[in-house]
Amino acid sequence: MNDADRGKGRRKLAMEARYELLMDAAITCFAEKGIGRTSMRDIAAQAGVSIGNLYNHFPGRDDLIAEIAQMETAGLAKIVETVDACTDRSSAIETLVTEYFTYCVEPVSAVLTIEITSEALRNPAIGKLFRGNRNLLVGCLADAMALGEHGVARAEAKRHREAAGLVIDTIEGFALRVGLSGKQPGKQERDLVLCFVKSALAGSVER
Amino acid sequence: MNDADRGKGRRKLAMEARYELLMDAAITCFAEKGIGRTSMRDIAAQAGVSIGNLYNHFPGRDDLIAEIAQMETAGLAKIVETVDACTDRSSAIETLVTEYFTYCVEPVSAVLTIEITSEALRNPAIGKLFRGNRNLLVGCLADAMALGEHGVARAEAKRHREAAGLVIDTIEGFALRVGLSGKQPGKQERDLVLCFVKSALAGSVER
DNA sequence: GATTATTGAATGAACGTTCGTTCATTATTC
DNA sequence: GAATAATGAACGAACGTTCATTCAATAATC
Repeated sequence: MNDADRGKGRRKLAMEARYELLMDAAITCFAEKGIGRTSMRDIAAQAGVSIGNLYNHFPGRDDLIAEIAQMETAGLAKIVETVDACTDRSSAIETLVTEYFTYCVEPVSAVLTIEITSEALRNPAIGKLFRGNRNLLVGCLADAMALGEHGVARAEAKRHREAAGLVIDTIEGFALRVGLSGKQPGKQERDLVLCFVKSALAGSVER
Repeated sequence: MNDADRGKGRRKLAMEARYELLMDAAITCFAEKGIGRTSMRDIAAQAGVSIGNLYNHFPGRDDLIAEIAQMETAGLAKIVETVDACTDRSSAIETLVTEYFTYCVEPVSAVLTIEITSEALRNPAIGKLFRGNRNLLVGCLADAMALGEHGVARAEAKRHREAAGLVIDTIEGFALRVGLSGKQPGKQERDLVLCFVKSALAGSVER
């Protein structure tokens, strides 16, 4: 038995297992059909569960979507953690680019990113989450870029953030394209984007 | 009377005017609510026209969406034409970056781009159109990058296309972000992306 | 040019589905 | 047997689409 599960009782455990089951089913459906075209019945059917049961675990459709969008934050937080552990500029940047690319290029992530972006345009709660995630990444990269520099001037910090934003855009766009194309991404693709980003940063920020 | 309209008859003219009206209404709705959340009734209401009338001009919902996605091709073709007219490498690249950024950053284009991307994931016809548009741009930029070089080796041409793809990703991502933020894009933003792209190309292709 | 026949654009009620959600009922756990 | 998780029929609203009908614009006839 898992340590975290100790003293929870069969019932509570079953509830948590079902919650996971439903979340997985929802992600599968969203990735396969898109958020907009996935109905609550689709999700219940995918999980092999009744429609009413779905509503016992989630108050409604929007909450379910928000919950899934929330999961993205956890994935990004892990990347940020890894990058923050780097002590020199070059490896920090390389780690972020590689990790974030690997994350985005996963077909499920790729589809969900697009779907959530579209959802964020109209759903304020998801929009807020979305922007928060972005700021997390941009901040992380901007910090990485400042590593080894002592006393970063305000104007320079601003330029760092601007460039960081563009780097994130590049990684995302490229990863989505590769991830959605269906072909497995290899070392070649990772190197390509890394090389591109490093050149861009060398020219547009350093001097 | 317009030259193109001569000898068309009041009836035909009215038809064309209504077609435009309906297309505009659809674009407005898609941009405001998203493609997935826009119903045929929404579009008819926005145009101030009956629901039945909408079906006199478009066979169905999918055709209407395809027609709008098609419009994007026309916009891009104009950009490509302008770039192709450039005779030196630097101004060709600069023109493409600036023009494509200006195009993407328009809020309506920005929203539609995301919506159509999402739609393209599920709708094969739109997916094909989408990929065609992308190839058009990437090819145009790759050609621009090869300007002034005599006899481009195959391996180099491939690298040009790869880098061009990344540049398009960067422009799109950045433009979407600015366009959707609501704040007017200025010279500053255009210069930022142009500088970023030029540095990236200087490092990752020229070497 | 006046009269009549033909056309097809415009209308909106109605159709069959499907949607998100509710809730009385049944099954399971404690 | 009390508590609660699971069920699926039922609800009203909204969806894309169809279609009988109306009526101005055009063509044909005189």
